Amino acid sequence: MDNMALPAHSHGPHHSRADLAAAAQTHLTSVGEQWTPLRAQVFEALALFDRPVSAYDVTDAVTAAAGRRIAANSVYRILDLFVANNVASRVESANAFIANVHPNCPHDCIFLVCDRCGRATHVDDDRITGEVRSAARAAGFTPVRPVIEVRGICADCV
Amino acid sequence: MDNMALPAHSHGPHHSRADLAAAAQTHLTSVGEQWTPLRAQVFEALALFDRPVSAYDVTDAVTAAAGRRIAANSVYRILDLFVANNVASRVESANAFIANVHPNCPHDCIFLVCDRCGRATHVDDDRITGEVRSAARAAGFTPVRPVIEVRGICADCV
DNA sequence: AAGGGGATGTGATAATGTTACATTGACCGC
DNA sequence: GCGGTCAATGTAACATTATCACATCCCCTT
Repeated sequence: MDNMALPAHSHGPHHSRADLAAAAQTHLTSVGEQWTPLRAQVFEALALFDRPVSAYDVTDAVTAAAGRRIAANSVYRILDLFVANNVASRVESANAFIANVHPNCPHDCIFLVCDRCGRATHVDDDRITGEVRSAARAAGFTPVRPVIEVRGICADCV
Repeated sequence: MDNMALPAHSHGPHHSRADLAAAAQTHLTSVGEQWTPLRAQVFEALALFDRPVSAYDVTDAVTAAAGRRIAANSVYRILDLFVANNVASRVESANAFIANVHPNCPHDCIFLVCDRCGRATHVDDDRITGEVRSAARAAGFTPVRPVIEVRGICADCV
């Protein structure tokens, strides 16, 4: 994700996989959440994938890394915590999760999900997401969480 | 859906629940698909709901209406056909389906999904969806199917 | 030591989605 | 009519995704 073509936006550094965990830890602890060994393992397992993965994929990876069985519901709890605190995202159209490349960034994310290779890239465009929120409000709707994803074919798979 | 506040767009009539099935039938047959008794029952069951419903909800409704057990996978097949032919939509963030109020309309849909009552309203805004597609292309991505949904609270539930 | 609270473990189960193959019925050429 | 073919549906099993209820553990405070 480090060297992918990024759209114009600048709201802070994106992180390499290596220091993503550190950034996530910093952010979680700064909002009063604990950074436990299991949470660290779940985050690292998630961040090792270069595409959105199911909670069960994460479960398997954590189980392998930990050398003991970790139950899916523990992983769900932790993934939900990550999503709630913006260090990971849920890709709704894939029932999958992905580590957030910039923890605590204030954007609504747009995910481009490749139907061929399964990888997802992440675009921030506040103008578009703002327009989506505005359109919702114009319809009398109070937006809370926009879900903006595009299924298609990525540049590598064309 | 008939009397909801609609954003500015005019691409043909929206349909009342009563004639939705007829419109769906017309459209499906016009593209060479059959309108079988089971497909009709699935569509009618789906259209009776005023919110996105799971395939299993539809299965139960069709089973009740038909007076015999209809298997979930038959319903999935038919719902997938409906979605592929644009007479129904899948609401990804809810793992649910909803009858399309305007069969064969060319728009990418924006769904506003209420977290309180579960109902969804449907907005068409080609400018916004076009911008989402453009943003994808600008990132080297070939968009096929934008998924644009907003979770939040509807006007009735505020 | 006792108790409280957050985090995790354990097991079961619910909800959603798919696969493989069998059967049915309509249509078509013979 | 007979047999072939194809789309639609039936049937059963199974896979994947998600949640629930309750037990345990550990740290912290009293």
